[in-house]
Amino acid sequence: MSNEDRYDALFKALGHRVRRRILDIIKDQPKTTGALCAVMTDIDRCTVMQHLSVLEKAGLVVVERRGRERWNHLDALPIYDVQKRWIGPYAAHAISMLGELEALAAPDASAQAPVAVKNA
Amino acid sequence: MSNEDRYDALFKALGHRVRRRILDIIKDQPKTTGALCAVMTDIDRCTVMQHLSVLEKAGLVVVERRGRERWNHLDALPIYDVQKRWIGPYAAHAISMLGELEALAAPDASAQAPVAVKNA
DNA sequence: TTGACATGTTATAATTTTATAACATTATAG
DNA sequence: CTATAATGTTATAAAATTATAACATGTCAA
Repeated sequence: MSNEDRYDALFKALGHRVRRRILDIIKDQPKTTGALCAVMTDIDRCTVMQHLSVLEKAGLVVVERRGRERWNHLDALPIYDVQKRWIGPYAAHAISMLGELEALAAPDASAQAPVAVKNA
Repeated sequence: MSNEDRYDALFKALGHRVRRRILDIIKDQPKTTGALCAVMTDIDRCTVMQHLSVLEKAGLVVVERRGRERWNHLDALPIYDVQKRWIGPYAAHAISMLGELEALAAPDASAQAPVAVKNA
């Protein structure tokens, strides 16, 4: 699987609020599928399972099978990775653009601290 | 528009390799739609425009109209914002999990520097 | 003014995603 | 062993996305 494939899967997985909600729920401790559905009463169990499989394909959820239970664990490493390799550079680009705007707005204030970064 | 709406739009926009490619192309200097299509010969002009509108809705592309030309600028600020508020915390979570694994692997090495954070 | 260039709009087909329903499988408690 | 709890599978419908085609509009240059 190429990096592009991985980014497609990851961003697509993050691109639905129900899936982000699932990640939030299992962030601090894993949950069985049943426990997850018990919390998300507004969403059908099958739908939850489909979302879980999308998250699993993106590598964000790791499944541990215990008897008849399925424990869904968060694995945030793909998020860390995409931050490092993709998001981070773009965020840095945004900051440097802000810096250029600053420079344009106050061309002779070179001693001043970069306001945009300060607000980060 | 809520934050969830914004994240939906942003992650969805990033979830297609053609759109990420467009962002890469206009990252360092804006391009007209025509110039963009001239570079992406493998993709139909209409398709490129549809992708541009998805990027525009996500706030990643800002359009400057000059005569009959449409100049597409990158605005990476939404990426910076989502990194700060969403991606960053999850990436940090990943790192802290790595830290816990480290601790498990070497329980008595408490004086050692946290390797995972060092590599961040 | 007019022809051609750059872009925009509308329509449509194919594909993918999302949500549910109905039924199937597996494992545990009693 | 067997009823039931937990999960899985298959099927299907509705909605959204992606890719193209055909046609429309606006603008510049001669």
